[in-house]
Amino acid sequence: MKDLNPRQQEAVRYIDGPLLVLAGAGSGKTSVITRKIAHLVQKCGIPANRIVAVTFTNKASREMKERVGHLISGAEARGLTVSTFHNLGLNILRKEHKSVGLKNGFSIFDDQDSRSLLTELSHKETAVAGEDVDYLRNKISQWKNDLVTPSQAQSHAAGEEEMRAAHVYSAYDRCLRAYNAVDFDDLISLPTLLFRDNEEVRERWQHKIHYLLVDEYQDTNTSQYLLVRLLVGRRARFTVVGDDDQSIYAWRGARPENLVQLAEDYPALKVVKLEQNYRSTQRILKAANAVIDNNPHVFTKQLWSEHGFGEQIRIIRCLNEESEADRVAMEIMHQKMQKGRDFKDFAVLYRGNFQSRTLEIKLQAYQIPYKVSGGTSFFSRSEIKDVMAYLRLVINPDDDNAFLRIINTPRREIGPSTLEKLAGYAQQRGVGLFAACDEMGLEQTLTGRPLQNLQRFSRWLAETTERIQRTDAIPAIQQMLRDIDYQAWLLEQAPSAKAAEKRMENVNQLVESMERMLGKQEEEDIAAVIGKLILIDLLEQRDEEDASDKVQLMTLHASKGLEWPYVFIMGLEEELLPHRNAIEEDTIEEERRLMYVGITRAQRELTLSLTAKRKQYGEEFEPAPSRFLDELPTDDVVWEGKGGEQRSVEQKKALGRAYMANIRSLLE
DNA sequence: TCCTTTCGTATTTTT
DNA sequence: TACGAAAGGA
Repeated sequence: MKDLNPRQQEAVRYIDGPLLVLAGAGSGKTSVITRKIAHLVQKCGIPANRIVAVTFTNKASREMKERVGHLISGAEARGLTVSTFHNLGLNILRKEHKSVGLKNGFSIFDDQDSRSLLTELSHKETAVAGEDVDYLRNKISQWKNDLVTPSQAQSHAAGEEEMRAAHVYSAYDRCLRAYNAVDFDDLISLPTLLFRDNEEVRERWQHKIHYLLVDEYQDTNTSQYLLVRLLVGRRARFTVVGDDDQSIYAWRGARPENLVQLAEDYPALKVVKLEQNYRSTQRILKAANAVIDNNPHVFTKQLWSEHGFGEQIRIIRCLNEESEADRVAMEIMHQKMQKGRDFKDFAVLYRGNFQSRTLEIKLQAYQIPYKVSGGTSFFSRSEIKDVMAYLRLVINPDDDNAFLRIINTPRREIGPSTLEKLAGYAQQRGVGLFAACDEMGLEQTLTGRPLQNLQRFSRWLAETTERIQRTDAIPAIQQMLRDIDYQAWLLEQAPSAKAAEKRMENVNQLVESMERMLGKQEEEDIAAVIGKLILIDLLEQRDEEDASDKVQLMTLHASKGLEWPYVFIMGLEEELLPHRNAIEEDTIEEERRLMYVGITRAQRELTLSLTAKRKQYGEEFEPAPSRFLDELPTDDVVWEGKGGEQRSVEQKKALGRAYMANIRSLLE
């Protein structure tokens, strides 16, 4: 406790009622949560298996587990739940699946699966061809987050577009249930609805959980908010930690006003503010405070720091996006050489992923090692999706989505017309596609080669399923991969032999991960392992192991929760930051919070850059400087470059020297 | 069935 | 500019 400040101690000690911790950026909120867990176990005598801590990301939950592990012994921590909202929802559904009409082994549709199902449905259900799938996906997600049922959506739909979406929503949900599947949103909304409507189940869970902690509370959506309320019940023993100024996911359904709502729903709510920042210089905090002051506030916060005042914030004007990237790359190289800074102490943040491209080219030119976060995740790789689809079908024979993905992967000479006939028959019989292959009646619809191919496949899959479930799962899965000769398929599909090898490696890694998870006692069941796998991104873990000396590149969104000594933010221009759509839709406040998040990532130095000209969609235009630059305190910023300035001779020489020095150091 | 052409569109994305 | 989807042709 000694190393906590008085406010933090108060937040840890207060356990008599509901508590809201308003934790400013860098104020040690994770410490408070982890200490509190230790305090609850060691000082308050609450058994660890009665404590639940909820986060939004796998990464945050891993970090929390690790830090709790340093504070209390393994024995004390036994049964402690630290998980993401979605994982918690999955665990609830797995135990209560019967009450929500799901069968054991239900599948989880990820975003891609949902989209492909919606694409199909929008063609079938609506007269308008090519209904905007993005729109549908968002709309349906919104409805689910707000706990709006398909029929409610239909009766409240405003306008024709929404009516159509409501129609697709209804068909989409019916499909999911027929496939014995849920989507990501269902992992939260189904348990919430279950608790809301089923007293027995609700009370059982309320009884189980003695204390609940929620991280990043400003990111909760309506359904998550209600889930928390239903889990804590009337005893209301919980701590939520959040910062309304760091709410940057409203566009995904997050409701930062849940922070305010909490005070209304729990009149006894105690509020503790953490305003001391342990991360940044005073100057950086002053700038951050100044920017965020332009937003209206329900809770006011003033971050302060005991660190020195620090360097001025630099704003660099560049000619165009290429010179901007070049300048940032050179700056990093220069500082590395001149001041002996490590590459890993730098981060470059930007609004949109596309901005990384120009920068990457320059970083490569200077041979600066870097790591781009974001991009395609492990589970969106086609080879992983394929193998997962096989496994999903093994666990859940009703998963038609998985069936369709793999029926011709690798090729089995089963084309669209055959599948259409099969689907028609399956629908008429009210069974899944896989089950339909086996029925005698199918011979009325299909004959000859197509029928034989289907039956051969279904027989093989039935045997494989049997092997995986009855015998040792891992060897059976490996056998399955050999049966379909997946390696050969990859060689045929991948652009090069090397790429194919890489993909096979990914597949092997997937199998290894399953083996490891099966080894842990908690998840003996292969079905449980496969379900859980979808929620975890294996790449993330791989990244963390690779803690080498690299400059970090990522979007402002992805930077939340992280920190670096030296931070660059690129593209401080109107229409980019704030983004054009945000200006149009008048969500400037969220953009400002994004800027605030970016500024508060920096520990020591902050450099902002903008361009005079930017090429976008092949056309050049002249962006205006971001309004957020005007909101910075003038005394604390220093402007460099006049907007149209070419690189000076001096800079070019310095650059050449730095480049040579780097080559030399690489050769050593 | 597969490959090419053409057209339209273009944030952020914890799970 | 650059990518994916849809349409058209071999």
